[in-house]
Amino acid sequence: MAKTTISDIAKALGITPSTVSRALAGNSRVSEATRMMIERKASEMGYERNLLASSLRKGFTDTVGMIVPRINRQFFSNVISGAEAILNPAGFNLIICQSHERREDERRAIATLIRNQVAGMLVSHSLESTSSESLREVVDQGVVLVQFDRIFDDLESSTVVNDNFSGAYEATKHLIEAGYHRIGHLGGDDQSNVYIERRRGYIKALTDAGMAVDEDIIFGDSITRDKGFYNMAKALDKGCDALYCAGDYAALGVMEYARHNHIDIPGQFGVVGTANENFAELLVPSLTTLEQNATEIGQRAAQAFLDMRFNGVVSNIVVSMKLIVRDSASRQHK
Amino acid sequence: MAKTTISDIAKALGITPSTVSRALAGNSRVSEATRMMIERKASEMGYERNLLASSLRKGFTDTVGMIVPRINRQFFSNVISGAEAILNPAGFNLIICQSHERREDERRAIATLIRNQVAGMLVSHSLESTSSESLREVVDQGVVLVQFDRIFDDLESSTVVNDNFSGAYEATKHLIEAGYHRIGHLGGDDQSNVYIERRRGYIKALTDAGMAVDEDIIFGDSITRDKGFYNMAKALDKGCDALYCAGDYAALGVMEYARHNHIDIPGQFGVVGTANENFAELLVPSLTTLEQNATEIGQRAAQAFLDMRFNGVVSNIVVSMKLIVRDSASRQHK
DNA sequence: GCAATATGTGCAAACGTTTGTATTTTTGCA
DNA sequence: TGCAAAAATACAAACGTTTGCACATATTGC
Repeated sequence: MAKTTISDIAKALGITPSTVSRALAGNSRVSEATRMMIERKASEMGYERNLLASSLRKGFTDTVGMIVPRINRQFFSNVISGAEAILNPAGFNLIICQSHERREDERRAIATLIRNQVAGMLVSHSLESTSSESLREVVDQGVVLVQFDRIFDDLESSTVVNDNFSGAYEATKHLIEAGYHRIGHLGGDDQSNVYIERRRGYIKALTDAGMAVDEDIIFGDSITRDKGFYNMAKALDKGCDALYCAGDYAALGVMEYARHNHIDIPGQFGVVGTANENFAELLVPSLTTLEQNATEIGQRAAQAFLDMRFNGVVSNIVVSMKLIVRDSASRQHK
Repeated sequence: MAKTTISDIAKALGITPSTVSRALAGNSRVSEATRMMIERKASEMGYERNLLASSLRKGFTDTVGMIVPRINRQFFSNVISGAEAILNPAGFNLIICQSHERREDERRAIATLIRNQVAGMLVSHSLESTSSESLREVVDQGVVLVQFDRIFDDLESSTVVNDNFSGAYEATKHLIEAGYHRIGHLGGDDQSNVYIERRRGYIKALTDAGMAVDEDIIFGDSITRDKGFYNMAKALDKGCDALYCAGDYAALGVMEYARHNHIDIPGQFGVVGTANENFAELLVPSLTTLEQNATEIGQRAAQAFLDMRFNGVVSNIVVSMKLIVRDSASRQHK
């Protein structure tokens, strides 16, 4: 019942722990014969290396921590899968923490991960965190940091972000080309790189098309379903006939308001969302939206970690977004 | 840059590491005065306890592992949140692994967690695992095991499951009461307690209502969206006018087939799903389904772990399901 | 005023590895 | 057969804690 240690194996074989250790580590100065012998004995005795002891001695672990706002968002759970796909084969494993968008939970997660001596952290910070303060702790402790999606740029870390600017540009352009005339924007708070960029892309698309930019129809609240519903009413008041939403949940709210008020989408009103949540294709009409390539972001972030960890190279990666054209913004041209 | 250790603190204060350790551990025979002094110095020097060393010495960790098929299922991510809500305040933290429904990934996850010396594991096994074999390893290693949702009953572990039997019974009864006459069943494989129970509940509801049970309209394939679509065609062939689906994705497939073929739901055909995935309320018509109370399951599983860990008590918990009545099975009675 | 008891600290070993250095064994070659 | 070089193995310290025990000092009871 007591777990087998390398000393147990050594004793059973009449050799020393160091030889066993080296044999099991693979690459070393131990004869093929004894290695075979040791390996057989090890599996026979049900040996599992004690990672605690190993890491303590080696001075680093094979664990990387990941902090995300919530794992039940399609985006984040796919990022996680992407990261795992790179990290596991590389011999690392992932411990995942949720910040629930709260600064306090985030701080706690960081402390936990540091105490666990993680080799690195992949983080997308909570919305409550408006400064890099708590993350600074991470780099101060010498832990490799990779930020993704939501980032602070005053930290020594690699970053992986979507090309939110171009994405939003395309999304807005799509609405323009579909013939909508007065296109509003539902954005998130203006502290975050993500929403700032999307807003910029939206504005650029309008100006490039020679259309006026009206601050009155740029809503910067937040991108929840409720806010979408609520702001749709206001947008209609101000004469909008389309909205580019910086999130699918907001777009969902918009569509619900439209249904309740018998406004035809896409006939009378056009909507484009962002994120391609799993429900987007299921709505009626199906929602045209921006795909964030979450899995790729996860993979890139993991790769960025490995690059920093082993080659000391810091990278800033931009992943392009893809417009998924469905029905919610495709009306006949007039 | 090098991390501060208790010895550094001790040296700085002219005392010994043991005193520092005791002071920081809180409960011990060290004077209030020195504790204050030590604590101040510790935070001043940015000390973070090295969990590796601590756990190695203590012989156990404050980590519990959780293995789920995939985290991007609403059900599982909510279970995770529920478990965290109990575990974190209790001083434990959670490391999450995905099996992707594959036996091999599951085995790897188990090995990883064991090597990490987790204090316990909360697991819902992959569909590929049809025997308790790999989980036996866990209890053999003396790791506390809690199984939830999908369980094997030949293991010494606590269990937390939904009351799938009663849930399916209610769901089927709902269809019967709505006036559907020939109600089929879309179930999962018959190896899993989950689907066996749901099927039993379905059958019991029919017999209690004096309705015939026809094996021809019980589909046991799997509960994916594709299978739902595919089996809906067969169900119609066999004259069904309703289906109780053991999963929402299957129900989704059913509804898509119906839409493509202009079959009115719920007018001509009734559907009830299971799981209350986030899209269920968004479908048109909205999907009547069984809520699994995932958060509660997570909490119960975590509590069961704590009970085993500290009191040695093994429990078998059943969590009731709740029928969420929406539109997909509510037609006028005739 | 002295033994008996609390109370607060220090010492040193232990947890299971890894790894630099020392030692032994094997090998190749004259 | 002998000897140096190479290969294989052993020794011992270290990673940062925790903890049983010993020790010193302070407190108490009589």
